Amino acid sequence: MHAPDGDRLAALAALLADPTRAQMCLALLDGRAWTAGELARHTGVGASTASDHLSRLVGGGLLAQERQGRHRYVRLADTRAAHLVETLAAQAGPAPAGERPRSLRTASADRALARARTCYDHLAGRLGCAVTEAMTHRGLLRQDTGFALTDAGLAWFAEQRIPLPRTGRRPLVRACLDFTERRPHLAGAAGAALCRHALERKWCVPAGTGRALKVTDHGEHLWREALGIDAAALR
Amino acid sequence: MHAPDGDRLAALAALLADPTRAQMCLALLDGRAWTAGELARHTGVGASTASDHLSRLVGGGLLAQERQGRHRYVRLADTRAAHLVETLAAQAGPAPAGERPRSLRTASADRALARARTCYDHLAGRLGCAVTEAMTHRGLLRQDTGFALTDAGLAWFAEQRIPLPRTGRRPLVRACLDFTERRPHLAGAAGAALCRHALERKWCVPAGTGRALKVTDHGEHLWREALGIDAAALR
DNA sequence: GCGACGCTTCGGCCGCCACCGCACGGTGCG
DNA sequence: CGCACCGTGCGGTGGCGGCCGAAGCGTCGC
Repeated sequence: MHAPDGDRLAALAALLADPTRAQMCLALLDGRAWTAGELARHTGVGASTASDHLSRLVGGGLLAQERQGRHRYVRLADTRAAHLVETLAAQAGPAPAGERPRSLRTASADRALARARTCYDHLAGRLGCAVTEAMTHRGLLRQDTGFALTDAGLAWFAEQRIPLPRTGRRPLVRACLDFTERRPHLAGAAGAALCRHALERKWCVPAGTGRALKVTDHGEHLWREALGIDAAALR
Repeated sequence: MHAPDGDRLAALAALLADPTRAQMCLALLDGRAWTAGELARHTGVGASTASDHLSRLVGGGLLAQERQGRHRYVRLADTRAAHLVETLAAQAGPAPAGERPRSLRTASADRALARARTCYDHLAGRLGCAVTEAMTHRGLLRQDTGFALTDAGLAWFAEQRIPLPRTGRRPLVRACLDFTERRPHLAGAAGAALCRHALERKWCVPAGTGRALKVTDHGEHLWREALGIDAAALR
């Protein structure tokens, strides 16, 4: 006999306790919607197997799906689900260097990810941490007694013409532990707004098929102007 | 073939994907060290089964153990592990009312837990949320732009003679989503210090064998004096 | 020293589940 | 209309893991 709470916790954890499902959720951390076939090929399992996994993840509330024609698009259900995957992935940590198969391809992909990437809907990697660090250093973000924007920080967002949604249940600011840097970076609604702004204005652009980002030439100038970040030093 | 990160995430999730192990971790959220036998009885499995589960949890880094004589004491490894269990449990949520076996015993135990309890090492339940709410209302805690103590909040801790450790990698303040209230309450080093202070000064005392707390008569006066909290209204 | 007790190790059993191949229905395209 | 394609349902298979009971080991107390 088990306590109901234990059963529910176990059921939730079981969704991520399979390597294939875990890898699917990690792929979906890029914030986009993938088709079932894409995820099947990405994880290297048959279509029927992937379909089964996706049904379980959707049923468990971790994923949301939309059907369009003959495609089944699937994405992380909400920011809470994304936060959950992030938290567990951060705790699990990257595989020790010796364990992972090294090749020129994967090594350079890893370096690109460590440099700059999205984490669901906000900036991560060295770029994300540099942004967080710079905002803290300039008194826009307070980290010594928690993790919150200061009044100067609010003014900075207004100055940059980055709209901050004050509505909704989503917290404005949240700390997200960076996979590779092992330091917190800015998440929450403000982190998402900043990321969207940077992508729209082409301060950085997606690099490759995954979550990696690349700072553009004119973005390099703008990052320095806005926050004093030397993007070249991130390489 | 799976990405190493996916495998590691799955391995971590698998630790909590079993109802018995999940219930063990929930029990350990009270912050105390339990013996293997206590956990075996609590979860209703045989001693050998419990031993096996504990070995896996320790091996996975979620639990830490100390052997004393013929006893094996086990506790959550660190605040990160506790935070992980809390996060998953909050996301899993309480079982719908219809599903759980109702009895007078469990119903009154549930009410006691909802009123006031510890959450690993800080205050939770209606009491924990009331404390957080009161601190926010008094300008000691800022929740509108994140979750951080204000300068007035730091002064309040000093005034109350509650020592705040400024050392260590543990964040001073963290928001922890309350199981029952579905609102954030104060966690982190400051939350733990406040809880320790309240227990030492007998503002509240453990009630029963679990994590439930009870506000004492003289505590009722002190909560009002310190933060304007009407402890009687929590009942 | 001897029994009681707490925990662990070892087999063995059983059920669950991840996976595949195949057949089928539904959609889009020519 | 017919073909290509994406996704789903089903039966079967293999392996992993949760569970127990029994035997063994160390510790504590009398």
